[in-house]
Amino acid sequence: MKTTIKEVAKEAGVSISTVSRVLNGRDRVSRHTINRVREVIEKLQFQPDFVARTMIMKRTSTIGLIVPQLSNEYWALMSEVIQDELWARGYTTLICSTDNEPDKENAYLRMCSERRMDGVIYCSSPHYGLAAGEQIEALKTAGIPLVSLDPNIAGVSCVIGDHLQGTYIAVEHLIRLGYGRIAYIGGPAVSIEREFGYRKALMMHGYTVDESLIRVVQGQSFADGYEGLQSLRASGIAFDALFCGNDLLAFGAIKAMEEAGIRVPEDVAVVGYDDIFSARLFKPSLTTVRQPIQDIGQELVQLLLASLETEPERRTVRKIVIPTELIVRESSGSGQMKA
Amino acid sequence: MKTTIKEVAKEAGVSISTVSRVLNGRDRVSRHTINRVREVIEKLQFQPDFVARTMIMKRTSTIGLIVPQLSNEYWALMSEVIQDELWARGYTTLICSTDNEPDKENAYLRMCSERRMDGVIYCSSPHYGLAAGEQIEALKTAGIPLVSLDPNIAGVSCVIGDHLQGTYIAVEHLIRLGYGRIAYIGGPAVSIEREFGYRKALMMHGYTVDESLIRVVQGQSFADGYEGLQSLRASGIAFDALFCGNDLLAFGAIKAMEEAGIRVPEDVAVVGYDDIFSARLFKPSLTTVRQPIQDIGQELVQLLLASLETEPERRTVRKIVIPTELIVRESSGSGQMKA
DNA sequence: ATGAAAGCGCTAACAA
DNA sequence: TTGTTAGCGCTTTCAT
Repeated sequence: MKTTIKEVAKEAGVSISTVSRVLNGRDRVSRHTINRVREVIEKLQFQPDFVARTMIMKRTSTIGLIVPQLSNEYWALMSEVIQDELWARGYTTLICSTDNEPDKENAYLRMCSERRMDGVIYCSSPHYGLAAGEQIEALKTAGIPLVSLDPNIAGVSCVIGDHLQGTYIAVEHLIRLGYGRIAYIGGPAVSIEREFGYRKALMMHGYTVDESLIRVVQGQSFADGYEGLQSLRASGIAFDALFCGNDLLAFGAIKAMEEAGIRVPEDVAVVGYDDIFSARLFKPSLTTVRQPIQDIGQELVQLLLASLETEPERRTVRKIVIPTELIVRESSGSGQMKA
Repeated sequence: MKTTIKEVAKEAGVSISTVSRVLNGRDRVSRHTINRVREVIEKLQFQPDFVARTMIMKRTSTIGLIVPQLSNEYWALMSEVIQDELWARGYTTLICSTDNEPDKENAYLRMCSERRMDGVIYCSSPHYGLAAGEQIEALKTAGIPLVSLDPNIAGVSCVIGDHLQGTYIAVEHLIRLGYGRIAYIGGPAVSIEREFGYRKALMMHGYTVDESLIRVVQGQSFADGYEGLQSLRASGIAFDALFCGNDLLAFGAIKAMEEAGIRVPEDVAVVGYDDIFSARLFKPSLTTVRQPIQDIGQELVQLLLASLETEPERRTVRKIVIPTELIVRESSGSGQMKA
């Protein structure tokens, strides 16, 4: 049986309220009593019951974190950063990996309100966000503060990577190197903004966007990249550079080129997005756009905690955009002089 | 303000116990009452307070999971598998990434007992386990069931990959391909058993173990592998194959060889361990030993839940060893005929 | 500075 | 089948 505050009180010869007071340290207790109680606590190995405490205090000191997939390096890192940050500020993080299943996401979101999370950080991708709309509303109704990585949820503060700018600098990098026929392979959802960045870069540099160089594929995986490139090749269109919506897509595309005898970067320069761990190891090492996960995570936490410490009526909705960084490696080549 | 069971009771014109009964569904309630209460619950959007319920039931339906580093692909996957498995069985997983810091590990372990986790799955590496000994004991004293990936905790059931066998088959693979001078680079802790597997394979095949071919490095990282190989080269010793305690070490070693003009696998065949995601992408793609994370995770969960459902006195300590699998790719070459 | 007592929202005997 | 009551382990007025 666990030791309770009652036993401590009896053993120390004081009332439970006194024990509670030394536990919480806000009310004043005589030095002498404090010491005596502390001793007993030590001796009895007493640990206050967090659950009971929670019930009264009406706060769990726990934040729910919803991510699409823990086995995805990006989300794993994000989770770690957020957990560390929250831990440092006295919160426990309940990490929930939805595996991109809307049902699971709903269930987890629901759990967050049942279990009285103090707040929720929602990092699921917009693509799947639709199904969660109801639960998100439920959280809001329950008065649970929420921040998100998805800018498309009304009335919810968010922190986002600047995908448009990220893609812009990536494509601009290719343009500066002298490549003129830059193809694009991207997935759905968030990648939309990356496509815009691609278009913007071309336009700002006086190029016309050739729609036949653009491939919007089904998913975000290696296989999708492979297919995207097949499709590009099948159309017979010529290109000397390629921007991919993420690193995995880039790996897949490079694989397809390799099989077709196209050399990277000699024949086609490639740039990815995300800077996943393998990007450095891959051969050729991948030029890519790095998202400052650390910064994003910290901002999310700050935003949420700020919300927690503000009365509901005075809370404001913020949208914070974090700049990205281009990491130049081998795959984008050393440039190419136009004939 | 959250709706409580009281308001539901009043609105439905029944007592709170009746509401509780329809909520839990074990006592029998008349069809009619059930419907009426359900309606009110629906109408009031009532969600029973998990915390209050927990307090009485003395179970949180939550399992603590301690992993060394979420940003490590291996642990991320393991966490995901375990969380899925537990979720499917009605438990929530509280994932805690200790970042290999003993203090943090202790704090998390402590939290697990404060927060009354129903059980704990301990996946921290033995190397850091020492510091946690006290908290582990505390958990045991508190009667919180515990399972582990580490076979070295007395009185705790564990599930482990068969490192000895894994390394054995890896090295045997190299021997069968005709390599005679097989070097070893491995990290500390768990890798000890891998070293044993290496020795065993050599011995079983009639080779003498040449100690000068063995390098036990500081850590498990890319840099450590790089250094390990430098050290091997510095000693001037000849080798035609190399086994590395994990894939990252292998990548590092290959990098070092590459810089030294040693070709893999033509000059030196390499085998890694873990089959991390990049192993496939790396060039040359890495022959490696795959740990069946899925199986390990599921066994851990089963072991723990079995423990939960058994009265403390009747619990048994089990050690489950999961076989590993060799994934042959390019880095081990196609064999080499001895002169 | 300390104690007594009233709950937090719910479940689980025990009655009726 | 349903209601009444007594807590779960703690914090927090309100007295003293």
